[in-house]
Amino acid sequence: MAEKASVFPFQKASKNDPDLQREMDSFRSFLRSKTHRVTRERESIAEAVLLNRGHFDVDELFLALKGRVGVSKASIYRTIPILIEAGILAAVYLEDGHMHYERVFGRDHHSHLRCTSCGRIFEFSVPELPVLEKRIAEQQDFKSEGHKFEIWGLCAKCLRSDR
Amino acid sequence: MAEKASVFPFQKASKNDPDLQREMDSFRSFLRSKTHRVTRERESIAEAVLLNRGHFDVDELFLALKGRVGVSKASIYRTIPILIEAGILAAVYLEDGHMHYERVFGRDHHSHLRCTSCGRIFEFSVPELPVLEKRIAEQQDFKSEGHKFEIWGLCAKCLRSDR
DNA sequence: GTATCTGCAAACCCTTTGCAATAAG
DNA sequence: CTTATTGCAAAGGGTTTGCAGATAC
Repeated sequence: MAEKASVFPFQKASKNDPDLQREMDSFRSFLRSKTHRVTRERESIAEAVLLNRGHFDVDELFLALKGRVGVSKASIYRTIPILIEAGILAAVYLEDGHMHYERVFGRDHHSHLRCTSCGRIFEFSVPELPVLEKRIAEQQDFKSEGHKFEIWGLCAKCLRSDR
Repeated sequence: MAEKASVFPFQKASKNDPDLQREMDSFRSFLRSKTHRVTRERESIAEAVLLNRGHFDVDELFLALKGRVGVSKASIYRTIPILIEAGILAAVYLEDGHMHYERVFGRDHHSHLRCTSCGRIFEFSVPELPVLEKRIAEQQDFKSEGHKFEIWGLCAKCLRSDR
């Protein structure tokens, strides 16, 4: 169980996509605004992340970049906090011992369903959760900054094949 | 930030507590039922865990045991899965890179508030969550096995001292 | 030109494991 | 006695870091 889902989350590329161009420009502006340098490596990493539509870990990002430009893992690890600060990337804490990430799309907060058999992640959003977060924080005299809701179990596919 | 909370979660001991004795006995029975041996080390670890009222990690457990009997970390790591199997201990996945554990008290499911400044964990339970879990799983054609809800932010104490 | 960034390899931290000595049954 | 368990120290993964050379500005 828990072998990596075969669907590779990095797309081959539509580098001419105007949306991508716009987001890359905004990332470059972000870098300049922080007096960070706009390097080939940072651009490659950002592009790979922006073209991504799923969840991934550092290894997968590294492999995806290998085919493109070639960026060391050290640079990936050093760039990730910048991408998070830039609002492009979010850390996803899954219960398997190492970090996962996902591209941030707009402001929508979503939660995850994790299949304990194939490891795939599905997303959903529940409008009640932010409300719940606020209510509980108030009750407990806490200033909340965020929440996480995860459900694990068996996805439809694994349910069928598991017996 | 994130220095360890000073409240040490292991109590000095009330080894004569009849509840503790009963739970230790049941742990010993569990060991025998699995043809595992009842060793001094396993008893020490189980006792420390049973006397615990909060969340802890392996290091904290190791330090707590140092003063008592002295058990190697290897043995702690090897005993933890047994304690989990025995239903005494549960793994808690916090977003700080390593494993935490908590003693299991009965069947009550609870969630965590985590202070991002001092690292302390507070508990709460919301009856809505299991309902939500079921509802979402149904909607997504998923067989749910469990959920996790965590809120992070600043606890009352850190809110006051942080400014 | 100069300071930042990169790749490499070593260091780190938490966790797991091989092995010889020890102890439970 | 026999086999599981222990402690130690070494090995393993994922992540971070020091440093010399490369590169953005």
